[in-house]
Amino acid sequence: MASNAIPSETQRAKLERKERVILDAARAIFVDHGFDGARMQEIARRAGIGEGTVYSYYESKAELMLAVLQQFWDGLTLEAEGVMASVEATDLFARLEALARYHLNTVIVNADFINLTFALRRNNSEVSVSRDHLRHYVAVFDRLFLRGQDRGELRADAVLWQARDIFYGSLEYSARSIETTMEADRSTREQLPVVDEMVALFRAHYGATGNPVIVDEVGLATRLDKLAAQIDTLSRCLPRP
Amino acid sequence: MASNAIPSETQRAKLERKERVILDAARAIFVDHGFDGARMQEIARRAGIGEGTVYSYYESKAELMLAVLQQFWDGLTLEAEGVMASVEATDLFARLEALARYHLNTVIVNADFINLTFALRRNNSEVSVSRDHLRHYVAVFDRLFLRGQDRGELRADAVLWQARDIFYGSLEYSARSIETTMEADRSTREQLPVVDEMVALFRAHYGATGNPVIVDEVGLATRLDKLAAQIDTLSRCLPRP
Amino acid sequence: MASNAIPSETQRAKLERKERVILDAARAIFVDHGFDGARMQEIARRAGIGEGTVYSYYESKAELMLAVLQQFWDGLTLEAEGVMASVEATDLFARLEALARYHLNTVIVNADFINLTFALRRNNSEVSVSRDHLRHYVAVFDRLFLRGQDRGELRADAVLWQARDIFYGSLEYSARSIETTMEADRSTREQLPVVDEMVALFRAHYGATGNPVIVDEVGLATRLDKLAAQIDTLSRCLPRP
Amino acid sequence: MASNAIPSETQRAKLERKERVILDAARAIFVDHGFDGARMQEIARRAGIGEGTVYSYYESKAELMLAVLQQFWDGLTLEAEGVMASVEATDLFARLEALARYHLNTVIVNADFINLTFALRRNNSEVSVSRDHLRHYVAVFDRLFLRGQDRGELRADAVLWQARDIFYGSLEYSARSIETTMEADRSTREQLPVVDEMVALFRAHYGATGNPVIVDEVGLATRLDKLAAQIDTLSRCLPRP
DNA sequence: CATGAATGAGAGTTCATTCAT
DNA sequence: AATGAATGAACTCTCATTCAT
Repeated sequence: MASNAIPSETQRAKLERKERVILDAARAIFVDHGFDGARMQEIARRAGIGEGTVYSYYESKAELMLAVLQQFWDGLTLEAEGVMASVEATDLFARLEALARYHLNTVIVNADFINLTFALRRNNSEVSVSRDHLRHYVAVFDRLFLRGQDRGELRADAVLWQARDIFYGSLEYSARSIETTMEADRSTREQLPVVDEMVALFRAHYGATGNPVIVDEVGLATRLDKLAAQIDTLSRCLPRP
Repeated sequence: MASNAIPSETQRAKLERKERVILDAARAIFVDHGFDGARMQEIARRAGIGEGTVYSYYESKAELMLAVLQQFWDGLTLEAEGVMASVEATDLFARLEALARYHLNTVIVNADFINLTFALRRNNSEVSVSRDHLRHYVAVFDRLFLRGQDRGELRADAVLWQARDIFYGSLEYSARSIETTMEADRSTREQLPVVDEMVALFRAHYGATGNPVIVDEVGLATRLDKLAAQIDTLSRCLPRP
Repeated sequence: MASNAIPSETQRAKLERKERVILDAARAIFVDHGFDGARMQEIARRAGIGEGTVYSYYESKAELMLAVLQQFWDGLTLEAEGVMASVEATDLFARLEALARYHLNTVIVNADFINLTFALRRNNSEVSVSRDHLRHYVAVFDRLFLRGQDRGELRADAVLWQARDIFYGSLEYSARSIETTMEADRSTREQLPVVDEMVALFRAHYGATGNPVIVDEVGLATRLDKLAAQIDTLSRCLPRP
Repeated sequence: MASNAIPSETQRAKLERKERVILDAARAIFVDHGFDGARMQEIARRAGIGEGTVYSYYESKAELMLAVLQQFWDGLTLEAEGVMASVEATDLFARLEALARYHLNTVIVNADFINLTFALRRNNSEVSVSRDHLRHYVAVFDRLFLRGQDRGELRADAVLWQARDIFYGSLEYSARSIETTMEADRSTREQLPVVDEMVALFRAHYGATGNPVIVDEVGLATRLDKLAAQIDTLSRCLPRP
């Protein structure tokens, strides 16, 4: 029994480790060469195993790709949730900023892979479950947003998917731009302001206090008027030269 | 000579026509099957010419793809500029809305092809000039934006590339979402509001009257209050007339 | 037109010639190594063409095999019919002998290929139309047999398929035996007697004149005995001289 | 020692049992998929053992196939001899009929496997000992035939191998035809008459009474002579005209 | 110039066999 | 002794590219 139980544990660990090794290798090669461009032989070589061995873990190249995608997006979702959990502040916008920062960084780092995901032909019936992965991932944002509305931190009439499109869309596009720019001139722009801008935009546009501009504009105007009146008074008190 | 010159014109026209036919065929096949999935034979058949003939116009599959991309993005840019030219209103936001509407529609219709563009591996040294095409295309937005700043319609301190990322990013992401959603439930959401929201957001956030208030709002109020206090103090110290 | 017609003729001839070359090469390799054992590469090499070229003539290995089978059995049938046509004698048994001799020789020469035909797995849904080929081929015998019955050369109550089984079965089995024996000791037996035996057997067993003897033998004897008895009786009735 | 001897017996029995299990599994898989189509893994799975274990009993797939063939043909031979032993009648033709019936049935039931035997390429030096198996098997017929000649039941001048070819050849061919026919139209023909026909043919053609024509010809001639003598006597008794 | 038959390198995948456990 | 994960050579088939016509 012991001679059976311990090895089985060891073996299972081994298999799982090897599975991870294969997935890592596959991901690297897929990212480097795309789905069609990737050669199973190279994946196997990178994983340090024989060609045939890959096929005892994954029935085909397409299925391997699927597993890689699964792992990637699941990992992303988990990490994003982890980020949310680790933010101490309960303030919605602070949490939003954390999510944006995490997402932007992720998208920059994994740009190739994300492109790869979307490149998988919808027509290519073999590999295309990506939509589900994506849905899971963006659900992190959705929950944050909806809770924000529940708590009255966000306008009740804000439309979830519009906000979501703006949030992820802007960040992804930025990531692409940043990547492109960095290659040419790394110093030209920083990524940080993008997130700040994003959060500011959300605060201004979707924040419950509403379009703060209008409200405070009045306040400022009032104060300025008051100040002007004071100065006017003051100036009248001064001795004329 | 004349017997040579006239035919040569005809021939040139012929060549150009055939070139267009090839490009159209190629684009259709590339969109349907992706770069690797497309077969030169099918492209040739669709263009109604022999396989070898394609190679007398384009040296390789990669170069053909490049030409297709070129044509596509150039066409897009031209169309976008045409849209701009046809908008009678000089109002920035009206023009922005027209551009957004055109872009969203374009992105939805050509989703496959746009994905294809980004899917072309940067590493795959063969095909990857897409960045330039993209730059050209977004320049339409850039010009609109800069002119808006010149005219004072937009905040002078607005950052071009941030606005651009938000503009195109949101729209592209929306397009993707819309496409996904439409497949499942076409009635759930409409695409039009997306553009409206986008323009509203721009007007509020980047409009000339708008923005500085938000960022410095608190600081300014504080400073103004402080200033008012100083003046108050000062006024009290002054001898009454 | 001429520039089109003549080349097309040449081309067609070329294609047909190449097709024959491929079939011949394929047959040789299939016979040598069996269906699974045959390598397309070797077939191509033997045909003196590139690997890919084979696939522009036959969609797959299975289809190539099918074509080889088709050609083989069709050729056999044609040859057998040719043999029948060339026999001047109208005598059934002379014709039968010619067919038997042709068949035996064919079966010996093509033993490998015939085995190959029957070896194609019925389960292997890909290649297995052999039954039809076979039916066509044995129809030559069937026609001969039926005409023999029509002409009264063969017993009217002889069963076609029994005769056919005996005819082809014996010859095939003999061929196999002969082949086996020849390898070990070529001189031990001759193939000629087999055919003679076969024909003798048919003449005796199925021949119209042959058979009644056996069947009516008893009847004749009975009648003769009866006749003898009658004469005996008669003789006793006669007055002695 | 005792503790060693008894288990060793058990172990030997175990080994032999496992060997049988492997052979049975192998035969089933070989019949179902052919030699090349059979996978060692499936054979092992069907035998309920590990893949590697098969190789501790048989060095290679080819050798396993050989063993299966051996077992099959030996079994066939044994069964055929059993059938011969169980026939109470000492009459040659009754025994022949039993053998024919057994053989026909066997050939029908094991058609796939018999085809498989002949399909093993002679060139494929690995597996091809089938000839010996066959020789052993047909020896049952040979013994029967020779004893028949010894006893005077068969013509002394009949040629063994000719008779053998006719016997087995016809039956095998019939089996194939029956199989083919049955698939299409089971009712069209019965298998039983084949054996009857076979035996009748042997009795007529090879039976010692012989070429009945000749023998009875004598009988008839004798009777006719006798009759002639009687008539002659009679005629002499008649009054001369 | 246009053609499309020919090419062959290279792809994914299989499976008999081995060997560490 | 038994296992089955690992191996990699070898298979069939594809398709971008060439070139004789």
